[in-house]
Amino acid sequence: MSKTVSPKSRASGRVTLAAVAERAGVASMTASRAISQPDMVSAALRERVQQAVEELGYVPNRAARALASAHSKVIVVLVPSLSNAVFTAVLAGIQDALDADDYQILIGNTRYSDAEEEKLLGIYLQSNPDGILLSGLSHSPRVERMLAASRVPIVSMMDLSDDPAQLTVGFSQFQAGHAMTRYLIDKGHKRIGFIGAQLDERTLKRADGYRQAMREAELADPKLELMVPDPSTIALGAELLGRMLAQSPDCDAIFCCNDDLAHGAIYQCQRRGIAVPRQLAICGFNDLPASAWMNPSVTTVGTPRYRIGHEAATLLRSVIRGEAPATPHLDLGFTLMARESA
Amino acid sequence: MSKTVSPKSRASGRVTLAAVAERAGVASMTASRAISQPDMVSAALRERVQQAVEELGYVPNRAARALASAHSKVIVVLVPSLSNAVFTAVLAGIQDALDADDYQILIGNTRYSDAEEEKLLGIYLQSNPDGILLSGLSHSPRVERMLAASRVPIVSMMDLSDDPAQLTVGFSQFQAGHAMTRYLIDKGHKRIGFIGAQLDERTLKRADGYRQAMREAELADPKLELMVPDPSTIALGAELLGRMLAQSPDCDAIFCCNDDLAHGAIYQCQRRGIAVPRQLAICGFNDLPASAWMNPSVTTVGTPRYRIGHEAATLLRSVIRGEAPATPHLDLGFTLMARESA
DNA sequence: CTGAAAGCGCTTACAG
DNA sequence: CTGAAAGCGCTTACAG
Repeated sequence: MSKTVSPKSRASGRVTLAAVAERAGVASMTASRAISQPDMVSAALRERVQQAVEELGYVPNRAARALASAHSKVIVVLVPSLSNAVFTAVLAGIQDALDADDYQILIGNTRYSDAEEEKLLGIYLQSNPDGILLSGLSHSPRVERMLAASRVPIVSMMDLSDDPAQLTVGFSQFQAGHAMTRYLIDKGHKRIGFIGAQLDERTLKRADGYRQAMREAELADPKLELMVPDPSTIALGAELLGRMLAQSPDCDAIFCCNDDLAHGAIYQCQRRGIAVPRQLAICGFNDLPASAWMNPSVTTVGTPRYRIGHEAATLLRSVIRGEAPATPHLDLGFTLMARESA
Repeated sequence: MSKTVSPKSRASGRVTLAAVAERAGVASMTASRAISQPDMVSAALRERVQQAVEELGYVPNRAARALASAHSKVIVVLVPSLSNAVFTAVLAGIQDALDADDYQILIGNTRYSDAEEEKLLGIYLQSNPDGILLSGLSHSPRVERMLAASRVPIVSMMDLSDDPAQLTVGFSQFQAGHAMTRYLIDKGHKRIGFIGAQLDERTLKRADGYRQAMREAELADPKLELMVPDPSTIALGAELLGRMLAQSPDCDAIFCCNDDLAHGAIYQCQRRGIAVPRQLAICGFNDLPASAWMNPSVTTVGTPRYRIGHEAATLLRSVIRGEAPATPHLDLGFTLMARESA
């Protein structure tokens, strides 16, 4: 019953750069250069090293590289949701922008929770990221402290700041909320309700835009607002439509803070026999694919989410390289999509 | 014009474990233990180290830990799409299952592309992951080679294999396709079309199930199949409805390989004045949220995507710990959701 | 263009 | 329960 003596070596058993170098008959630092800075090495050596890499099936150890070089080649992206098509489009833009470089993108889903954001950031900061892409402008004090202490370059997405010390890429959520409300007012609606869910930063700013436009038109009435913290879903939109009509039966238009709620509200109108837009106008926000296809098609605000991700990642990459940004705040705008539902 | 002499030290400037140890008056290996194996250290020391960590704002360097310990605490997840709600639900399940441990989840979006899968895997393997979660059973030979060479534990999601050497969590895509077709046949339909897009592994298996059911009922006809490699979207569903009706005008039911296509087909029917299901029955696959709310509500196949992610991650974690799996192939089943559209 | 040595910041046996 | 030393697999100045 003798115990197997475990080997003293802590080697992982994987092919190392040293093995590649030995096979190619060069020093390992030369092999390193042949791989990461091929131009600084003679063609013959480059060839030999490349061949050794293939023959041995060498896979570089990223942890070792990060430790030795102080460049992790990691970019952290924090989004509040992965089930929301808005943020998956943002991610697609980021991936496309970073595709060429061999960055490793660490995607964190904060689920609209400060606590989750703190936790994820704590874990991801251990990877010593070269840059961070954040959603939104407001974060918990702890997150702010962690970010400041890390000294990692940051670009914030979705909204625009007026703080010149920040970098932001997005559009004005406030202006967009204001513009949609103004559109409904111009159509002659007087009793325009606002339905908001999740109550994240962006929803609240759209609501602010709505309120301001209503005040300007002297149409403001707290009874026309319905705000709940639950996650936005089609089912919730259907439910909130009922609650809004119960709360303000004379409501003649409803501005839903996003398309999911608008879709649910419209489906519910169909079930109740309420004609949209004749009896009740309904509009949404974000222009999800279904909005153009539903019957009635949905009036909404088109948002440049793919471009936000793409431009934010491009900006972050240039900052990491030490370049000065052309502008700290890149406004990508929004588009009012007037369709059948309002 | 004298150049600044750069310091010889390559230290990152970040707070190190050594600094924490010094502050606490212990050796750094003791500090290490106090942090990662608190039980193996006296309460007094644990306290002192903890305090030093807080005072200094110590953030462990994950690269150093990975290099020294051979445990990266990284789990790689490869999904073919992030815009498909099916896979975001899978991811949610994975995240929930791995929440307690401090795993870092590396999410790779292969975009249904073998080349992209190879590229991502190549990059992610450099991080020496402790485990890999894959979507689907079929991969390119290169990917298979890379996976085999890496010797990293793997669990495959979405479908079931019959290879006892693999670990899979999902349900039979073939059976589900067969069951939905059988449902339509039992409803009395004779000319049942199949619309498939993307043509990924799962779509092809659903199509196989459809074909077999049609053959069994002696209803098979190649003219009833319409398969295109484009990504599934609502817009494509609308277009394919037209092409299917042009190709087989006597079609009395259409099985769409997923809900996006079904939604588009239904919206298009509404625009053309085709009554669903009276003139044409339409059904989908996956039971996306809108399917229960649309008018008509959509008959579809409910799939346990969240659970697939959750169970697959749980299984992978247990394998990483060296435990033997209860079963190599976990069948989570599917549910036929009979609604109004078919 | 190429290489010997040191070091990045941790953890692992091992000893006491 | 605690510690001195070695080592994980790379890259970085520096020298030639």
